[in-house]
Amino acid sequence: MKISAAELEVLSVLWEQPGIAASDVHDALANDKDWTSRTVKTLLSRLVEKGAASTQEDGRRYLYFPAIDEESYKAKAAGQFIDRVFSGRAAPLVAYLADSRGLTPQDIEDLEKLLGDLKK
Amino acid sequence: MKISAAELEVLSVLWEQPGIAASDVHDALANDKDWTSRTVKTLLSRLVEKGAASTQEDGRRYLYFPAIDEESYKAKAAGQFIDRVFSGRAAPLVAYLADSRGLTPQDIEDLEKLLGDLKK
DNA sequence: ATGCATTGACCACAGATGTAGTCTAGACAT
DNA sequence: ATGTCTAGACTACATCTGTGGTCAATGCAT
Repeated sequence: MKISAAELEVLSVLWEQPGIAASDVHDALANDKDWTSRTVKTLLSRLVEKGAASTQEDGRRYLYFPAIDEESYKAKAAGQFIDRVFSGRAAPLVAYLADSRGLTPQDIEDLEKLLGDLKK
Repeated sequence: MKISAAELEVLSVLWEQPGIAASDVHDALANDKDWTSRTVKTLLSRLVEKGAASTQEDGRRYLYFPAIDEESYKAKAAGQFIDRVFSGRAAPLVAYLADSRGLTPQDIEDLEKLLGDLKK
């Protein structure tokens, strides 16, 4: 169930707009990615192969749906990343972020709220 | 400067014990990784090729040193990960972590302290 | 009705990655 | 001094990834 960076871009489009056609995925990515429609279709196929997306026939074409849940995917990815790079400790990660890119005041506020909730 | 997961394991050993021989790296990883010494040597070579490690001759063998800084590597990796998976927002990442693996009380305390410092 | 544009199926291909094997020269034990 | 063990150099190879091409079928515009 390993999803590559390029595949994740495509999957993210499906999370935002479940049930769209390949060409619409291509359009949705046109701003960020200079991919041809074939490249997008290959990535969609690979997502389907991997079980991360599913299709539904719609006449001559397919509509694509995400087949894995966004929340749980991201939670797992975050856990794996932290294990891989930060030996499983979350706090150092946030410290690095603060250092390297500066958390926005919004981030800080969000985090404080989150921590407040967690303590209960 | 892309470092793969396997290479990072090896590089981490160099961060902990700079200046050790290939066989010592192999030993250091023996608990976690079922790699042969040749595999470890390949990974070390690739790190050297990539400029992430350097060598120093020591008689018939080499001693290996990290050539990139741990702090800055991790900070950059964290930034890239957040961009890739969380559209650049750090707070949601922490929220996912809290959800999926439960931050330890220690984590929460660390984070609160960190946020306190950041606000100044 | 007929040629064109679009779609999915299948194919390509180089570079990265995980995981090693072989070969050779020197260090060491006996 | 001779066979053995070790270290590095070079080689291998299947898979994954990024990126895209070819082709045949089919729906749509005229």
